[in-house]
Amino acid sequence: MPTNDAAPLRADARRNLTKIMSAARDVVVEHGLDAPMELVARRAGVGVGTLYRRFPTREALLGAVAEAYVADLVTATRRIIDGAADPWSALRELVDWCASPGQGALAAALADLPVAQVRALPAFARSRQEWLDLLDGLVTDGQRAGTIRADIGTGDLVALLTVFTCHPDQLPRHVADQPARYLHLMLDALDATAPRATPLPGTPPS
Amino acid sequence: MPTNDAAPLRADARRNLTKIMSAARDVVVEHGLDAPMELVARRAGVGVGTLYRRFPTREALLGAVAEAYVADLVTATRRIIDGAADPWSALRELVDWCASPGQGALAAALADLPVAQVRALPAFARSRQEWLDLLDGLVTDGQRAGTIRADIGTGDLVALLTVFTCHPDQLPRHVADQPARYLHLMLDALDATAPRATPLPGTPPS
DNA sequence: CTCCAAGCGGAATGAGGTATTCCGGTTATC
DNA sequence: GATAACCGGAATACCTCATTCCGCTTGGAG
Repeated sequence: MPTNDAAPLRADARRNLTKIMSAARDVVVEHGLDAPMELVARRAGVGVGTLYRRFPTREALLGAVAEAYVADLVTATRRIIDGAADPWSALRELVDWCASPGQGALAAALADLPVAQVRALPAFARSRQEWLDLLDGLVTDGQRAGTIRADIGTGDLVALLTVFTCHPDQLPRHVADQPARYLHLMLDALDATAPRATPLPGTPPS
Repeated sequence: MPTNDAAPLRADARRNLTKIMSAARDVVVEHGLDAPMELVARRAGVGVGTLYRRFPTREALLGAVAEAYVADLVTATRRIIDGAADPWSALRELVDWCASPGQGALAAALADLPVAQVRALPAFARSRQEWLDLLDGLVTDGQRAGTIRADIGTGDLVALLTVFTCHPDQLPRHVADQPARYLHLMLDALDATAPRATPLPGTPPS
């Protein structure tokens, strides 16, 4: 977000700033972090010049979007966890939220993909860690309660959310069309109450 | 594959052609269909000029790679299915094969992603259909035998294989590092003998 | 109502990246 | 030993963006 040291923005400028942030968010969720600036501009219904009057560079815009996005993610996740009866329902609700249209676990991608410039932003890093901690609590609680299988970790959850919800236009059509279907398949796989013929190979990350 | 109407290739040229095809395959599996030609050349240890003496355009090379790849995939899949005691072991072995290094279910990607030029190649289309038919038989048999859950389809299988094994460098690190881990998680989700609290949302594609 | 700084759209610029071509030097094969 | 095939890789031609620039608009203070 641009610093607001100086004079307040004119009404139309403030309006455009909102449109830009929201367009940028959508575009990034859909096309990934290297979507062209012009796509954002068109989506926001403004000229590229307008983008650059508010954000000096592409990275600045991405950074602002990322910060706002993770902050939202933390809020939503906390609300879900607090409102749920138990860890398993919380997990299910979280998954549904991530699968809802326009949501996309972008933060998950940001958490894993190499975008040094963004990850280095203090506000982003703080929120991101907060989110990971929330998930960590959720997974641990579920495992203690015996509803989430013991041999997976938070990193697995993040990886799965990322894989099924990020950048729909680079995913197989089926997955992009019904992320919820695949996320629920994943839920079935995480269910501790199912019998397992063989142990999971590899090690839980994070 | 270049037509061999004309004179046979010189020995060194034939050698290079092999290196090119294999390099191209690896590069495409790793970096996706839009990997630069020069990457292929370097990997093959030849100059770009050599690529172009054999393949008139990038598409021609990709087409040749795709045809060869799906053909291999069909062979491997058929071998696995024929050799396995039952559909479920076949599925497990197939998954392990796809997870093995350098394998990557490229064909799955090709099956789903829009690469018209390649999909239109008759030999490719034929092999691809053959592969889908094999999988279809596998899934159906498994479902009849009660080992593969009934509410998923071949398209789901293809989508999952694609998602976890294609283009490692665009995947979350954890997934790229241990595709087998995530594919086995998927196997657990496909297991018909596990109890399911809620039905899977959406519809099985294909 | 007037004025003008703050805004705006979008064409123009420039850098970076990659498919394809070209050519002087090699090397199988006869 | 001759020569048609081959090679490597520099040079060329495009194309895709990020970013800049500038003439036109407009919110809103006076």
